[in-house]
Amino acid sequence: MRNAAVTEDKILDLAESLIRKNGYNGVSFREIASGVGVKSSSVHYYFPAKKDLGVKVARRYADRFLEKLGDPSDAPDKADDVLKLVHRLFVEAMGEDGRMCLCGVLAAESAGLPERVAAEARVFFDRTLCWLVDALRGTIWGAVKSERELNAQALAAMSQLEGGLLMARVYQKPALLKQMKLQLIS
Amino acid sequence: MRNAAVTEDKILDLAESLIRKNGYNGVSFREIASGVGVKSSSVHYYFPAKKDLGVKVARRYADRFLEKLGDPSDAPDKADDVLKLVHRLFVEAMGEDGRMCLCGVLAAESAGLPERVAAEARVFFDRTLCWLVDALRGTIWGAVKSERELNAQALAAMSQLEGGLLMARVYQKPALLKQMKLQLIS
DNA sequence: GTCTATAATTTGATAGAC
DNA sequence: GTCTATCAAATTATAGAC
Repeated sequence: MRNAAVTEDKILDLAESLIRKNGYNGVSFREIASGVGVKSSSVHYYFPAKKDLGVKVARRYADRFLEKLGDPSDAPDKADDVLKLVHRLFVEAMGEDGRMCLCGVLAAESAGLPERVAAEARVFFDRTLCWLVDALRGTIWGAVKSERELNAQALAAMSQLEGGLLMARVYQKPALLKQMKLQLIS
Repeated sequence: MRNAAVTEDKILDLAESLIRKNGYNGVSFREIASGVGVKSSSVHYYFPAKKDLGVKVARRYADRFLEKLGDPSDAPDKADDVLKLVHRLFVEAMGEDGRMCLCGVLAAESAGLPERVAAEARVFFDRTLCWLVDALRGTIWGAVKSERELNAQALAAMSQLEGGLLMARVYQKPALLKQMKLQLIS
């Protein structure tokens, strides 16, 4: 039982890492199995089909990210600090090696993905955008803004962060995202 | 000779479309051949290896995009209008069906791509960022800014646009990018 | 739970006829 | 230039022994 959980977690960890590096279609069960130290049939034992693995990896990623964000009601009072908080989390998620956001990669491939996997990526953005809107609404800046403006700000920030990851990745310079300035929409 | 050119162009067109939809690893020679109405060996006739096709598709995409941008010295005088110009081009490139920027997809997958293909995606960003910096430098806003600030502005705009494409794509709502506001860094 | 073995399909790529 | 034929390798996935 304990070993089972360990193997399953190892699979999820490596799958996430590889998908973030090569994309969903750039990863195979054999590659994952080999890295974990088992055979590919063992991966199928935990995840019957590849899409099952994809769904679980994405959901786990989103859960972890949202947990780190915490409760939106605990977010900073100043909108700038809310943006900084999310910015910092994206930088952390990127790591020193400039890995993409898992759901950013999936979003890029989404038209060619199994429906359930693409849906899971969408859920990540739904949840994160929702958190951002809630957090911004609670700030001094956001208190006087319409829902429409809050949504626009959240979307602009998310876009810039995901795009920043893309740039940092293509240039292999994590600093590009780190130094990027997030700004409130006037 | 004429037919040859036509077939080659058809291959490039469809390859670009499919890569933008499914990613580099989500496209096969057979799929391309089938769509064009030839056999996969004919695709190999024009492009010996897949990476040759990838390189050519990316280079053609970048050339076309830069040509549409025109000469940076012909860009608008106002920085806001420069941003609007690039924004409009990204919206056009996206199309009504919310396709990704080709080089945005390649950037997302880049760590798992043949080196030359990844390099070509980098060149697209190099050229576009360079154009943006040049165009901004020529504006009233940019005339008093440092190179560092011009670079930061160009990078922020590109990030937001690429990220905006990602969001528009995952939600299948091109309007998300269309309505997004690009702003000058204060 | 993990393995061996294998099926069924797909993929990138080549040889050679026309 | 395009085709048929084919290859070697890889891929997702399953059956069944241990």
